Amino acid sequence: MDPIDRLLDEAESGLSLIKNRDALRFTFIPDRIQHRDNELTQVTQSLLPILKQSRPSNLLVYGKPGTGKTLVVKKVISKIQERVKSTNFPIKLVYTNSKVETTLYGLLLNFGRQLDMSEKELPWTGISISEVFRRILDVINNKKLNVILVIDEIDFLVKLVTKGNKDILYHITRANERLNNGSLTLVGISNNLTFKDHLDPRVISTLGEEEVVFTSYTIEQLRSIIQERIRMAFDRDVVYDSTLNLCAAYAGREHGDARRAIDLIRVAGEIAERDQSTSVQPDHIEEALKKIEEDKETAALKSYPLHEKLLILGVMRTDGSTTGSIYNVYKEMCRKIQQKELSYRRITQMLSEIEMSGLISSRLVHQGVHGNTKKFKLTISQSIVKETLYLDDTLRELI
DNA sequence: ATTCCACAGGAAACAGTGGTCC
DNA sequence: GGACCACTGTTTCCTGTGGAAT
Repeated sequence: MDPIDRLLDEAESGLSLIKNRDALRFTFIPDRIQHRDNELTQVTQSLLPILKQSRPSNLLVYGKPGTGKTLVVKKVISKIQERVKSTNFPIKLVYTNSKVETTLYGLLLNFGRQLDMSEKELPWTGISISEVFRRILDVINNKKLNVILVIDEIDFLVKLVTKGNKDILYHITRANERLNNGSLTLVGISNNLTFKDHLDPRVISTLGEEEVVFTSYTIEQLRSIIQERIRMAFDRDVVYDSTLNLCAAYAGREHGDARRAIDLIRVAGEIAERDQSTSVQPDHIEEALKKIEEDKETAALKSYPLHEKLLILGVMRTDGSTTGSIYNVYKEMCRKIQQKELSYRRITQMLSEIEMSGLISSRLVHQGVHGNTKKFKLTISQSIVKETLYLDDTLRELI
């Protein structure tokens, strides 16, 4: 029998522990968002003026990852939209994420597209950023739209903005002064409480008119959140209490991250299904934890371009060595596979970038007369690096 | 106290790509 | 068709670092 058919048959006839997969996604918005009553109230209050057809203040939302910031903001806005649906007062929610849109231009383009602007009105390159923004404002003005622009991970946008175009955030926050009809309200969401330090004081004064801080979940709160998701997703008594407790404990250790907790129980459930187990047990959580880590590592490794991969190999070969010796090994590998080597400066920059992803770690070492250097170490297992990079044809002969 | 090493990392400039606008 | 624009990836240039050696 065809192995694919066999797997499909098994999946069809086999035990299906998870009855509702959607409930095991963090982005699934439940009817009631648990333990966020305070934050829901505060966000609603700051957006309330829009119901009275006046412009609300710009809003900043802070909180660690997995504290439900985006869920709460989206929930409140969708409720407001529901309320005004019957009136002749269109509210448009535009959601963008600065981590996904890696350039300012891309972010504005995404904004425009969500306002139904065509490629003709907003080409994907060729016009200046201020022109793009002017065209967007024109649309808001002409259609008399009340736009709530949600920028998730706004700290990344601030980084983009500080590179050049310093004024664009200022223009966004002051857009209403240029609008005769409609309005533009900015809701910024950030994981980083200190990002405002890098902003122009004029921007801070308008952007931070209202602020809501999301506290991290306690282990007890995480436990009840997971419990509710389990109730929605599984049959009764399928998930052990001890499994639930372990899951909450692991996620609590990661600064109260509910996203991680829900991921963990989902993957554990999938592993249990594959094992043909009739219940989800603590062992499955342990296994899920390992699998999530490994998946993250191989995905990161695969996503790197050639020279980054070469550097990771270099770090692996010279484990615990300095930038200088990693560069030498890297150059040698470039020669072997007939690639042009990059400059030393670029390599130090790349090593720092890779370090940010957590695949390697470094330590600054002061060696006196032998100067200062960084020593790099691989933080993941060598076998994962070898197995993953072996899939890359260009690198195979180096492994 | 001063010098020196071997880098780290910021700033600016440049090359190249792929586009618009007039 | 040429001026202009955004963006990425890179190079070049430069200043800063901190403990050992002198």
